[in-house]
Amino acid sequence: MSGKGKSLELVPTKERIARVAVRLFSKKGFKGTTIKDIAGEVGITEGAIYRHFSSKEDIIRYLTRRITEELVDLIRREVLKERTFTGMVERLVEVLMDFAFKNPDSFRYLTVYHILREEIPQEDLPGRKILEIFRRAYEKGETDLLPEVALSLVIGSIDRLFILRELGVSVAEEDTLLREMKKAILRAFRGP
Amino acid sequence: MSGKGKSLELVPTKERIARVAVRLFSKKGFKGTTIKDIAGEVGITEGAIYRHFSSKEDIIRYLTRRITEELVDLIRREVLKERTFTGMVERLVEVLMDFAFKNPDSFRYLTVYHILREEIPQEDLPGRKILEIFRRAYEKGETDLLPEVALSLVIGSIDRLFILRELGVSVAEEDTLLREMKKAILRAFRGP
Amino acid sequence: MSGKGKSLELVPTKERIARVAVRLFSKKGFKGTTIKDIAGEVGITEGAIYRHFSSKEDIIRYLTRRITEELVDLIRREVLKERTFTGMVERLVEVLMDFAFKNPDSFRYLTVYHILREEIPQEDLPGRKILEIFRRAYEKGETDLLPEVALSLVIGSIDRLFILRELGVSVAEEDTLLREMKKAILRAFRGP
Amino acid sequence: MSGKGKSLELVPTKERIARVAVRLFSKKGFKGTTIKDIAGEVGITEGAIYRHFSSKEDIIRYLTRRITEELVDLIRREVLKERTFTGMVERLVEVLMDFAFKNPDSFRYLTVYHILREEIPQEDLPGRKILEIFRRAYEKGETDLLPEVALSLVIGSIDRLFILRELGVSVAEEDTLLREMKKAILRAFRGP
DNA sequence: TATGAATGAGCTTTCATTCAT
DNA sequence: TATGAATGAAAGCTCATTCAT
Repeated sequence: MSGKGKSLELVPTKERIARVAVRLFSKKGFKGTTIKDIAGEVGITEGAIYRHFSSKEDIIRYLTRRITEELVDLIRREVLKERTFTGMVERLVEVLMDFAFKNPDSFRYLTVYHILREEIPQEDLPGRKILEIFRRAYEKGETDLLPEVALSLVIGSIDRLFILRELGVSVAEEDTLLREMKKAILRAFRGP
Repeated sequence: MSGKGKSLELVPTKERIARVAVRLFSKKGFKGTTIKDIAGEVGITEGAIYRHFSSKEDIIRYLTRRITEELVDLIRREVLKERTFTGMVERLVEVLMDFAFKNPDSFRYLTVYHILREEIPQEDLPGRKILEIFRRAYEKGETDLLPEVALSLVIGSIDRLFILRELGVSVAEEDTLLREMKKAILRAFRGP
Repeated sequence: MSGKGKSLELVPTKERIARVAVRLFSKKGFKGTTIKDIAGEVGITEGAIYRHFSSKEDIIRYLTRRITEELVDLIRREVLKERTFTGMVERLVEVLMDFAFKNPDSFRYLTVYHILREEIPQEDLPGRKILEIFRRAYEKGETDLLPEVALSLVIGSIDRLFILRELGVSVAEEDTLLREMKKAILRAFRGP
Repeated sequence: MSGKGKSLELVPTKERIARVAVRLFSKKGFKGTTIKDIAGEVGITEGAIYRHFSSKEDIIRYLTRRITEELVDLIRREVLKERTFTGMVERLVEVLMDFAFKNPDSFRYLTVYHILREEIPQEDLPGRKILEIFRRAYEKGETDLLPEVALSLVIGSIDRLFILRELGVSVAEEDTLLREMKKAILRAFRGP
């Protein structure tokens, strides 16, 4: 009855709502996405949403926590284990881009969240975690890039690349993009 | 009442609406900003807005065209005149960051527009202009960075830096940020 | 709660909206009737209207089609089956006046629609159907009245009689009015 | 400088407003016509209207009184002087149709006024005057048509004919229409 | 007289949320 | 769990009217 990924109908409704919501929020913003929009794409009625989430705000909180945790976990598991700083940067780009290729909506969601939300609990967001990495490296003299510049460089570049990709501006293969982005970013981190 | 003075009261209402609108749109998004919000901050009633703009959509069109033209003009005048590719990249970062320091709302507005708008007449946006620069350089062998990666690197990094700045994550001086960002980006463009 | 009874509460909301709307539109015009007016008389809130009709325009379209179809059907079934032209005119007056006595609001609605709407899909309106009857009779020599004069005579007279009735100018019994109107109109159609 | 009807610019603004207003009111109704509509077609701004009329209501009152007086005067001068009842009916049709041919907007205006206005000072309207004629004739036995039926027949038929004419349904010449309408109506009044 | 900016009330419509079924 | 009708607040927009110039 369960197995791995049977038919779409077996995905629980709450999960289907979450998937649709993250896509719509990431494309149209929070106010730009209505409960009706979400319900419509899920294939249920508006009222049904409230069986799974107590409010629109609740959906946003749920998604933000979930995406953040997933990404922070990834960084913790995949990036922090690296020995060298260069290794960490390389792995960071790989992890972020891999995440973005697999979950473009979730990746975009975080950007939209950063830009549009007025009150952001910064400590919990992935950016904070990454900033810490760069801060420590900066203090230890492993890089001469200002931590916030380093963070902007990595997150901003990748983020924008995926926007361009969705706009159809970039049509390159996934592995090409990964290789090229890694090349550019690693050079920026390399000393003068 | 006071000749050709430049006191704040003499700024025409349409311009005051535009300034408030660009700030609010860039912070709360298009749907997240109401006509009432705008009117309230300008100090007029909602109805008065409609003497100057025919609709909310009209305000958005006006702002987009205006900001785009200003930035495209700047790039045309300041960046394209450079002789070397490195000179162009350097000047590009300077021009963009200078624009962003002076017009943070307008700069953010463009990002928000990119992310939230569904139908974008891409040709007209500044990014398009910059992409062309990178494309030509790539074809001439002046850089080995994929054009879309180069564009993402420059625009994305700067864009994100200003988001971090507004979130209070970065508190460095303007000229420090400019110098550091230029350093990082120029390195990325330098050959291997 | 009470089986298939026909108590007023069991009339579906959409139908209740339609009935109120046809009355208000026919008395105060389209712009003169507000959604709030309609909702208020139905006993629901303005927003509830939009669960049943997508817009005010949608209500107007719905009513126009419905009333038109009913009247055209009536004419088709009751008038066209008559053998003689005189019989058709007589039956036409009966059918129209009977319809107007029973559905004064619907009858008035059509008049208001004729007068106030700018773009009318004429083919669909009952008048068109009647005009055809008169045209054919005119061509066959069954009457010497110009088709448009004949149509004006029948529709215009009846229409105006009902306006006078609602203004309180005419207080005669229904069957008196029917008899007298029939007498007048039939004479007009009779040869010289 | 004055003479009889020089250039259009010499028509006083108040008169130009009145002419535009009667046309718009007669086509779009009272609520459906805005001060801006009127001002726009006159070629002045909204504020300027208020130099000539104290309110929209004032324009309506002015037009109603003016059109009514003109028509009542016409009836008094042209119809009541006839010796025979048949002569009066004939002259009435002539006068009404001539008025409608020359002032289609004013003629329509009265219809719209009858239908849409909630409070009508009936005594003053032309219909009242005509009804009196038919009442007296009915009492004297000069016609066997019920006064309200007679009134509906004359006013309603002519009214509708002009609506059809504006809708493009009738394309006959003016004198043809007059002759045919007179023929039809006179027959209706003729005894059995 | 006329303009044009502004007001304030009211319009149509949207939308998050509730609730009886 | 889900539906669908309804609410009520707020959105975008319109419009008669006012007023300084």
